[in-house]
Amino acid sequence: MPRPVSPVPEVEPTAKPTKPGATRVRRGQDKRDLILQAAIKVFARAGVHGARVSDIAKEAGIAYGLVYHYFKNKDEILVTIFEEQWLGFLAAVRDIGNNGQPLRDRLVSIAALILNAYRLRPDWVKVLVFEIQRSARFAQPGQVQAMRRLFDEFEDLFERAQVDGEMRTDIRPAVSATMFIGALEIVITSLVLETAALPADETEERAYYLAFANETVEIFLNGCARGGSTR
Amino acid sequence: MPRPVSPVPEVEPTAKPTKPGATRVRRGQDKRDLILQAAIKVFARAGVHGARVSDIAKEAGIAYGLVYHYFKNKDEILVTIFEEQWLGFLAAVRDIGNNGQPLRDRLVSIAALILNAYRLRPDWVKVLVFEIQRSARFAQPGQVQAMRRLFDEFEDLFERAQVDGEMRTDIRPAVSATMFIGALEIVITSLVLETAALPADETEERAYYLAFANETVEIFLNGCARGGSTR
Amino acid sequence: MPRPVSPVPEVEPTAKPTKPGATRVRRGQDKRDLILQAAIKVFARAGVHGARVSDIAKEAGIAYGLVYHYFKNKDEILVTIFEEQWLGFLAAVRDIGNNGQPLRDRLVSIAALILNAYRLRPDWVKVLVFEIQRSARFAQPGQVQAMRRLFDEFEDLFERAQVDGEMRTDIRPAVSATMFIGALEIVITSLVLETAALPADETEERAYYLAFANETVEIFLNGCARGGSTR
Amino acid sequence: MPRPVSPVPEVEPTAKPTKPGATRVRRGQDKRDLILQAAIKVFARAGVHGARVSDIAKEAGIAYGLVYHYFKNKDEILVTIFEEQWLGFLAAVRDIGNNGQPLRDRLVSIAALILNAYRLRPDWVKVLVFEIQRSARFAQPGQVQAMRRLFDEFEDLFERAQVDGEMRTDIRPAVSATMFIGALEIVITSLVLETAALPADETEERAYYLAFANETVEIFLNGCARGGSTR
DNA sequence: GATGAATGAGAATTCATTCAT
DNA sequence: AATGAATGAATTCTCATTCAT
Repeated sequence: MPRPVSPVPEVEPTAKPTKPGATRVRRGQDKRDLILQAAIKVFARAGVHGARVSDIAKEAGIAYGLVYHYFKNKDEILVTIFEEQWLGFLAAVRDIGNNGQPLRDRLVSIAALILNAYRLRPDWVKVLVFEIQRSARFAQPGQVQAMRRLFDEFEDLFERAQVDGEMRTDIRPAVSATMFIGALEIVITSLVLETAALPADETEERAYYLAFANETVEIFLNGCARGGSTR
Repeated sequence: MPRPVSPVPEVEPTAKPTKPGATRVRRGQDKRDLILQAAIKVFARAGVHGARVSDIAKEAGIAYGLVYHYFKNKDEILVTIFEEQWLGFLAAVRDIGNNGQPLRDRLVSIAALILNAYRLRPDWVKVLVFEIQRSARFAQPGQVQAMRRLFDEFEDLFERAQVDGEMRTDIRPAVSATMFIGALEIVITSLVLETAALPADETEERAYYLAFANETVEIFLNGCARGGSTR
Repeated sequence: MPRPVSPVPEVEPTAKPTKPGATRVRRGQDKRDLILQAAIKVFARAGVHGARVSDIAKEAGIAYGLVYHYFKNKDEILVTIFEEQWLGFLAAVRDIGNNGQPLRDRLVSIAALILNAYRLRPDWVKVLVFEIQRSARFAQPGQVQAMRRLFDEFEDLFERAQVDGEMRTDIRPAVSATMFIGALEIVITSLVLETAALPADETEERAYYLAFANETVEIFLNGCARGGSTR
Repeated sequence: MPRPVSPVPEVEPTAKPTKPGATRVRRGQDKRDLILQAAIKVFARAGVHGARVSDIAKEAGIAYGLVYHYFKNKDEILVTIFEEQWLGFLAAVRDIGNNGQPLRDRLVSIAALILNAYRLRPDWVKVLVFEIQRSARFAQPGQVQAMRRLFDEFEDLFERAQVDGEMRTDIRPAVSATMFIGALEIVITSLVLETAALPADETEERAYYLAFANETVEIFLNGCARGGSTR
């Protein structure tokens, strides 16, 4: 039922994803996506709570009645964003985890994936991090823990890494998974909270994020204690 | 203005902090605290947004009009909780940071402080972690910097640790601070999300949390990579 | 303008009044009837107020835009049902009233007409009884007088019966008309309210309704007082 | 739980039922009644469906938020009217039914009770007759059939009358109860639908209604057939 | 201090109706 | 004829906040 959309393309999104050949495309589906994109933008700006349905509609340039044509209510918009975007994100993480490269490279790739996602679609990431993760809506069994699945992903990854001799076996995968996710999340959080400090130049920006990713993984793998980098 | 209350006593809170019959003074102050405690409970249960003023009043066992006698409005309750509790928490962190013990011990103490806080006052921690940070995004500059101050605390701590030769100097304190806070936060998050898994016995529980704290700090200091623990 | 349709055929409605393959003419007319039949079903189930245009369309198996092709608006559907069905019903009553049989027989026939209508097309009757009368209060004069016309019908009938010496002359026809209509209406109401009690077997069912009709007329003619039946 | 209020006093309601001595009475209860009275007026005028909560508030001269202070929603207002008024009415009917007078007198009293109710509080009666009786809200089991209870009342009454030899025993009480209620209801209905025809003078008015009540009971007891009145 | 009645701005949601295709 | 996307007026209901008692 969820229609996973490649959530974080490495390339900038093209102006119009419209498939050529369909001159104007089906009237409706476009509007549905329009609403989702607008919702992400508004949720990021004002929070789910602070976002009025009419704000979303205005952002999308449509009558707000139409929102209810496509979604049962405001909550369902959030759920849809989750289903179609977060699940896609999880899949991307899993792919990287299975790509056969050395552990460090995989972790840097994942960190870079997330940081790039933020660079290219900050609204999208803000909503995932701030709204979906914390929303009571997702803390309930059934929809169950958006986060839970990400934890599982990393637990698997780290269990395999232990077996492969790439990780210490005296630390439980559950703990290291927690640690790694926490590191990534807080990086995002700190980015969101002090956007001003970012480099203006795009090339610098990429470098900035990549450095951040590398450094984070380095701590995770080798620790901060004196001598850690010498190993 | 903030009246820091020792936020995380090492001892269990006594059943009733108000000795009946004793100092009958400051009755209003009692009600004020009653409201704050009730608010923490309700905020933890339903979120700040989902909490109605009347819910808080009902929880406190008072008429809701009285809430406005002590607080200008609902928001001020949250701000007050923040000011009186979070600042107290920051102070506790700073004290530990300055207690002259080896870095590892200090970090374990801080981690244990937080985990114990959660063990003893889960509502309190939930509100601080989930609500204050969330609201930070939309709050006025001033409150916004709730997290900022904690970052600063750790940056200071880690800068001194580098000077003292206890930490690698090739990792910016800003990054390691981010990393450490993130680790702690996510630990809390994961605790909140799977309360069921906790040991029932209290002695075991303490041990459980302490192990978690130790392991987290171990990763932070020595990393997860194979051989990390041998240093 | 109204196109009276024999509202209460004595025979069961054939499964499909539209012979497939036969006269393919007037397809639009078919849809129009489809909508009316669907509307009756939905109005009976949910009331005019509770019925959404889209419910009617769904019941009819068409797009709801099409409803507006055949009817100006929702209200016109109800008016149409009234005009085409109620007027037909009035005509049927008048026919029976003029069929030259003894008063008692005519009244029993009319009562049986109504009860049979309910037996064969309960939805139809529910809408006429509950919805048309209810809406009468708020409709424009013209429709308002739905009931008025039925009253007139019976007043005429009873005036003639007085002239013919079949009825007491010390009771105003207006009163006895009121009485008789009320009796019939409440019979329907009570049927609607306790459908469960009905006999399952169809032969028994007919008998049940006929008995009800006879008994009602008997009261109307001879009263409930002791000795009434001996006359 | 329902607080039966004498529903149909034989005397005109005094201007203010306020108990003397309580200079201004409890602030709240007055408003609650005010809302109920306003609701009856508005429901009678526009129907439950056509009545907006804001109309009721305006009619009562209060802020409409207050309506929700006393009632969960619009529907509950209707239910309350039913519980507090209809049940009182049922009790009044039962009292008359048990007053030991001859059957005819009791029936005339009941008919007069209803007709007087309409004379004195037409809005009240309109709501009971048109809205409560027909409302889907009351057709559901649980709240169950407002009407059902009235039927039961009359079935009891007529069964006893048969035992006492005041009624024919060859007509089932269920049928005669149906008949009598139907007669009364339709009388009300016809009154509501042609208010214009009423006598302007109050003395005449009383006589008019009394005559109507007598005539209706006469039909019910002795029938309309020729010779019925001579018995 | 304490109560809870009273207020009303604000937001969500519904659904009849229009209209482009 | 047929479809269902699009519109937005209309209404209900919520709840923070004020205020009379």
